[in-house]
Amino acid sequence: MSESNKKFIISVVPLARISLNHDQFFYYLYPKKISKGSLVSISLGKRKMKGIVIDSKTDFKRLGNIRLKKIEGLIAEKFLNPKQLKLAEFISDHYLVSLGIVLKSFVPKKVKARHTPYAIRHTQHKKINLTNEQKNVIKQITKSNGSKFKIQDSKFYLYGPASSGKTEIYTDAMQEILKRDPMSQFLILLPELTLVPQAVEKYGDYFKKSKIAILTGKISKGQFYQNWQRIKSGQAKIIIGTRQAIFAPFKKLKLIIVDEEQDISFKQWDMNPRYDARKSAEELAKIHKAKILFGSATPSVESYHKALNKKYKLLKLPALKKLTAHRSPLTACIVDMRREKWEKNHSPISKKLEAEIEYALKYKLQIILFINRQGMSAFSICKNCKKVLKCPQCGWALVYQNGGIYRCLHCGYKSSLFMKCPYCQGMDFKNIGLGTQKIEMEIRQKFPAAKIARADFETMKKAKAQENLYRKFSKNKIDILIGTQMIAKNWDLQNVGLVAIIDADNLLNMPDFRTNEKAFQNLVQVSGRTGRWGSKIRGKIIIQTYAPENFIVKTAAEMNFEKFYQKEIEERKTLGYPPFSRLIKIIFQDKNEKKVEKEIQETYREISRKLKNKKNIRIIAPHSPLVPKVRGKFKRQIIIKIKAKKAPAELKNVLKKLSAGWIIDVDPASVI
DNA sequence: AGCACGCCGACT
DNA sequence: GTCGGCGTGCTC
Repeated sequence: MSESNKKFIISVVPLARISLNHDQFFYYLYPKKISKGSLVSISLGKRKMKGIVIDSKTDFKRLGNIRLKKIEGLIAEKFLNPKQLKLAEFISDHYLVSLGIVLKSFVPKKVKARHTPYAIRHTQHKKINLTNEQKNVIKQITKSNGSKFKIQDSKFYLYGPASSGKTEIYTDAMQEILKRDPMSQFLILLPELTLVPQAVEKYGDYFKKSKIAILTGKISKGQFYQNWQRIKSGQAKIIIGTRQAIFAPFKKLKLIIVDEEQDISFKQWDMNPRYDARKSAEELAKIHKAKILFGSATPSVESYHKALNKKYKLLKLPALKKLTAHRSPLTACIVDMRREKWEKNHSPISKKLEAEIEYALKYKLQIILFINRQGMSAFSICKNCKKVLKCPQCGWALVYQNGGIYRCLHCGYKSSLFMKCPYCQGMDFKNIGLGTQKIEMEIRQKFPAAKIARADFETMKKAKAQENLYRKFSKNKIDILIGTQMIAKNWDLQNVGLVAIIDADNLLNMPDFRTNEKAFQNLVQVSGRTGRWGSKIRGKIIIQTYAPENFIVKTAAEMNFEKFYQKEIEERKTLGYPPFSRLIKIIFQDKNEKKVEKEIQETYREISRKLKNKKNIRIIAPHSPLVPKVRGKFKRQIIIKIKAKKAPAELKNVLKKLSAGWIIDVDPASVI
């Protein structure tokens, strides 16, 4: 071969779904070497697409006589950096997603060179007055890593109640690290889009706006790419974003902050790659030798367990004295709704709550009524003894289904048509499920003069609806706000005098291992909408429930996370759920119900056979998920419980052979 | 994503 | 036998 027609063989990962059973690299020809991480255009079969270059070679034997195609174009050299490729490999391997789909998440939707100069606004740098506790925490976080990796210098969990000054710690730690190395970059991960504008505003008080870059799905594609480039060039130092921000091309990442760590939104569950941004961020920190700091007032059970077991350095922060010195600690008042019914009040609004609303309205204080209405998440209670119907096999709440039977959505248990209450033999049941509209009607009737607004999925569909509502509410243009979880999040409100949870029970009876945790977090979070930092108002909190003796309700009312945690961790241990196991959920779906059943049973037999001598793996038999039919497709699922740090290779190999149509969800957010 | 291929049922 | 409808799997 003469020098002039010497060709390079370029290994490329096409940005498409390739079966995990197949080699993820495809080989193309090009006259020159192309550096690793470059973005190229290729054709695969009949399709034109992009790909990421992994390697260039001059000789290649393995492929035999396959005719190699040419690379169609070199779009951008060194588009992704080697650290990004490492992270992609980790995600592909851990979450069992084809590498091409993972890399697709690393590539901005619109790759076009366009550069509008960023308007540089200098902001005055606010001075922070820190308490000794805060100073101590910052010292620990910013202490420079030794040459050897040590957990206590690298991974931190900052646990402190709302208004304990976590933001000040984040800010000061970043400033301290920047002072030492002005090229340092920081990633601030938030669970939800709606929290980003507030965060940008807050951090904008301390850092030049030109150094902040937002990375979320909401900003325009052009803006996203521009911010992406500013991160790649090192110009942007503070990167604030939702989970996808972990894919950014960091140049010199020094610290990752994962705020509101407990939030399950960090796990992408609805499409590939089904990754957890918290776990991936930990890997990202490892790759960059950066520090990582998780923060929350109500940590996830799994992370708190890790912190207590020295996998993270636990940093506890007391509530700021300013708030607590002249006030007793914030607790909620539990209202027993059984008694309410006994006293012939059939409204979903208790007498106590009605009186408190009246009081708040009189003193011009705002009111938030929280109602959790998760679609079909209804449960049933015995009309005689008022106990919740539970599955005799696994204890989750039974759900009423068409045809008059009660079903356990966890194990598939079905009641007979003539179901009897296990406690009192009663045969009359009430199916519970309240909606925001119903509450709105009630409230309008009871308080016709009040300005009332409703915030739920329906009313918040429009783009700016949530922002508008927030503005209206903070300007006191709304007296009573009725809403779902979406109003539970970090809204910083000064004039809220009353917060009420209309039906705590709805939170408590989802058939999932994380239900208790989520219920606790939700109750505490909603309660936190009153008594905010700097607010002069000592707000009241009311929790309405049919189960006032319930442990979750009681600990949440006391805002006692540690007490809640102690009991919950025992339960997880008994049932062998995370953190005492890893879970993998596999789902098969198809329009043909018979086919679904056949496929799931065959796969179940197959994986049971292949893994039968693995003592640390338990396979939960095929069953229907909470929503068994979606858009005409039937669904059945299998849960795999692994009692090991990592999924064994045998299991991975079995899962890699699953055909298209299967969904693999590693470390799922729920098992329902 | 789109196309080839192969399996199976219906009809010549 | 042969046509075609649909489902599965391959793509350097």
